[in-house]
Amino acid sequence: MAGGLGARIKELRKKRGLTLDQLAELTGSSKSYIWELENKAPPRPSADKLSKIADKLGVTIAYLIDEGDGQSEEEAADARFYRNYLKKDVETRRKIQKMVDLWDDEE
Amino acid sequence: MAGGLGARIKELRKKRGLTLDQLAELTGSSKSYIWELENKAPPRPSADKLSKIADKLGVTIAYLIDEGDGQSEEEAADARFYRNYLKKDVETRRKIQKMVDLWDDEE
DNA sequence: ACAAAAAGTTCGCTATACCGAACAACATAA
DNA sequence: TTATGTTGTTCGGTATAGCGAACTTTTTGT
Repeated sequence: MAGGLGARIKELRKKRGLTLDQLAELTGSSKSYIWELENKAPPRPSADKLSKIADKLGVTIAYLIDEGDGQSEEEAADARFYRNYLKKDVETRRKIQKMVDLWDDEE
Repeated sequence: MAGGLGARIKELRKKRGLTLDQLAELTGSSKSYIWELENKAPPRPSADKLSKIADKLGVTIAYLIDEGDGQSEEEAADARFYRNYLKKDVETRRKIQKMVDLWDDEE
């Protein structure tokens, strides 16, 4: 059911506290198109657009397209983490990156 | 660049010993369109089509379109970071999550 | 060799993805 | 009140996704 796609995008966008304009800006789309994706009868967005949208919302394309039943609790936690991470400014993200990269050396 | 998507589809299709007609049939596409995807300059296939194609070829959409060419340096760094993060085991991820969640970057 | 079938290629057309810009609805404030 | 935003909605236009069918090239059989 493709209606689910719009509902999911809208739900995730609001959860993240983003406006249509903001998500549009983040994903290189127009806000009118984001609105259409959320509210109009199921279109067939390009993989390109949907990829960027899924990316910024911290979920996979598959989650948006399919019934969303593919995501486990763990994956949801990771997605939430990433969403949170993306909210931080560039310098903070760089610091986090370095920190996590250093984690590697110990294993 | 975007030729990568076509190249990957073609490579995988041949590896599976499928003809254009067969892959088209399997994915509900026309063989002319599959051919265009493989050989023409960068189109923007719908997530719907690409999902079916990826499915039948046994790979993810991300694998087919992932090549970081449309991304900024910054976005690529974030994506790389997240991929890296996902490779770690659950316990490590949980620790990182806590640390980043507690990171206070308000000013 | 010479068909006939299968694979790949090209082309014209229709439907729609996607945009920009105007518009409406709501708030906040002076 | 009037102004100044901030969000969401609608609409007309343009570019192109994706198809069917004709066409060309390669493969297969006899």
